[in-house]
Amino acid sequence: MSIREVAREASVSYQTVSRVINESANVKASTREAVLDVISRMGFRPNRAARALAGGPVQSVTVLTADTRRHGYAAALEGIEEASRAAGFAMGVRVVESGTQSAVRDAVERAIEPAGALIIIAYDPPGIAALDVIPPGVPMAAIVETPSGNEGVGRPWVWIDDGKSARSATEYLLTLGHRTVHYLSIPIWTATRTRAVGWQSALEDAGAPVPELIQGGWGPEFGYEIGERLARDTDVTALLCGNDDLAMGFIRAMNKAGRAVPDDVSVVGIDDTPLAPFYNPPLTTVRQDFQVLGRMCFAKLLSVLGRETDEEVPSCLGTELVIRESAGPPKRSSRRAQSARRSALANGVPGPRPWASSQ
Amino acid sequence: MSIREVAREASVSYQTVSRVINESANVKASTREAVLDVISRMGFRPNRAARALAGGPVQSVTVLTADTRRHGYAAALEGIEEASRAAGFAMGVRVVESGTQSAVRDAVERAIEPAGALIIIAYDPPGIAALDVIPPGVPMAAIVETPSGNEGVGRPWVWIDDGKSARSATEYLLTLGHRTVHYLSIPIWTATRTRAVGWQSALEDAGAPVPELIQGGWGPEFGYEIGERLARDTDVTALLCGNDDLAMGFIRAMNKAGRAVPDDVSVVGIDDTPLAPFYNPPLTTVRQDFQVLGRMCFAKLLSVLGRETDEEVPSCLGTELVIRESAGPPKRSSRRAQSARRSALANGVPGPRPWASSQ
DNA sequence: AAGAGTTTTGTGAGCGATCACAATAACTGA
DNA sequence: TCAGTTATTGTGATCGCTCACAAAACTCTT
Repeated sequence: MSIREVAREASVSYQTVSRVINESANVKASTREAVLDVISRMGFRPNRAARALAGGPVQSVTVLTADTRRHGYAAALEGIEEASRAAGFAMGVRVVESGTQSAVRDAVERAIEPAGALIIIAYDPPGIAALDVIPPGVPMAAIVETPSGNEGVGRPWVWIDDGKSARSATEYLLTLGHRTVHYLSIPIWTATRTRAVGWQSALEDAGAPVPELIQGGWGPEFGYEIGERLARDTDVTALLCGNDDLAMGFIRAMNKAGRAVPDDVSVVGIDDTPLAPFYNPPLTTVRQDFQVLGRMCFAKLLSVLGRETDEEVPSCLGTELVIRESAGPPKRSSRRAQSARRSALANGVPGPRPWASSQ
Repeated sequence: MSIREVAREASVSYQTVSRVINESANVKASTREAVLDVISRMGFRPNRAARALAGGPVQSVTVLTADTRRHGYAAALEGIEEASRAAGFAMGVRVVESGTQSAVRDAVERAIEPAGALIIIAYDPPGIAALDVIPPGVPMAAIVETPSGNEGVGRPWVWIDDGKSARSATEYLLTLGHRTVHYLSIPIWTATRTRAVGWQSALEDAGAPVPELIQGGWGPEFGYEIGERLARDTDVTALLCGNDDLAMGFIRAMNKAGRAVPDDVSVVGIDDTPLAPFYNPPLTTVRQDFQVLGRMCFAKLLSVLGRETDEEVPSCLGTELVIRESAGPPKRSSRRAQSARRSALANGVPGPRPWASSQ
């Protein structure tokens, strides 16, 4: 079914039908009504391919990303999908695995081709590289890490105020009475390592010593690995993790090593993943709503496309500390007491932590 | 840049170029070479919209699904994306939220429109309904629950042998010495409730009593809720959960109620999500590789499309029990001992489980 | 070496929409 | 009332590709 059939049915020219479906101003109200009526009666829907070919409005986006599974990415993707569906857009997904010039260039081209509009998730080298390769004129919006200064203003970018996340988590741990808080970070690629800065400045503001930043990765395995390394280090009584996965991996390693969370070490995550409330112990973390961020990003795209400009789309999304049970006051026990407890455990005393593997 | 420019450059007709890019047989080898050469030199890539409009091969799929975040869905999506990208396809995603006739019909239409080919994830009412609404002639493949009998043969369907998953998990728990194993299921919509059947038949084969099936949901909150309800029920010493989220939620509830896993209750999940090895305790579960399943599904689609028919694409994917620490032998303690321990805990005796919320 | 058959290549039309422009209809005001 | 505007509607060409078919260029035979 085409525009022409609708036109015939409504006794107008096909161009008039085109005008109606494109919301052109110069159509008499009565004609518009009639055409709209026929359209809905016939169940007509404009053909996307033909539209794209003829240079019309595209009504589809493809999301360029390096990942589809990790919390932030997946949640953002979900938000974008919801928003795009609500706006009648089709959504495509294209992942770029490598950040090399050619790979990124190719991915961008292939992403543009079927859609015309682009959303980029720029949390990693491939995404960041893609940002620089978008041909001018291509409608685009991006989810980025907090830009430094006001680099972000006027750009179709959205981000989460994760500097504040790190700061509020750090402050919370300090409030609990910890001397300082260590930081296990997610990978750092941009110059503006917002979370790290938030953590560090919170520490400095409180006059607390600033320990060396520990670089981790995205997944729980990194948290676990670092946890194994830090298990004997009684200096760290409070740890902020760059995300919840890291925190969970770390806690697991602690428990396996016979140290309790939060009794021996307090751990706070960032993100509030769906599983965080159900972890053992439930994770104290900072909620970052990537789903909303995704929706914001799509709204930005829409405004780039010249639609819905009536109200300004915000660029920065706030966060919220969620207090659960993985952080508490530091224990004021001497080293002596601690090591005694540990050796008891090692000797096979029927133990408190049933999941602390015996091997 | 169009097919015609390439044609001019290669001194052939545009149709010949079309033949080359569509791998038509009737092109002289030397001509093909020459055209291919020009194509790569000019960096030409056929326009998808034009192709679709003219009725050519589409080279894109859209995945119709009710969810993008839960483990099975997200992993399958990832697998499909990988495979489709490798084959040069663009991938779209369309979610259907409701299973009503009209919603499903609409979603199917909108999914077909931009792509021409469809993959359906039919793990829920919307997906299952979509399966019945595909217009004939539309290339399609689906990820489904294990079909009953040989309903699946000859159809472009792939599935995971989750009956075996449930069976092997149940057998494992029985081997550990449990009298029977309870089952907390994911939602059941199809007549062939494979996991339930696998569980039940394992029980029957072993001559163990078959407890009533407990219906849950998908997320950890259901596991938690059921866990709260079952915390006092010392009858259940072993629980199989329909997925890992359920298992984790359940374990959390157990721990909160002061019951230890696996000491008081053994829990086994199904899926092996990325977090399962890092849960407290690490989750014993059955690995189901949805990512591979996604790739299989795309391969099925390709064979429906008439490509790569050289080798048969398998329909059923096996699973593998992963033994970690959430299941163990039943404890042979009397009720008396158990309740004593519980009351000690309730009285605030410095306790073994630091995450068992005190409130 | 000419006719028949088989490859290989080329031409015209059309997919369903949009653009640019032309044509008509409906209002103005003097 | 009629030219002069402005609002509305219509026509042709085009986007980049693939169909269906026609034409040319090769094979073979006999």
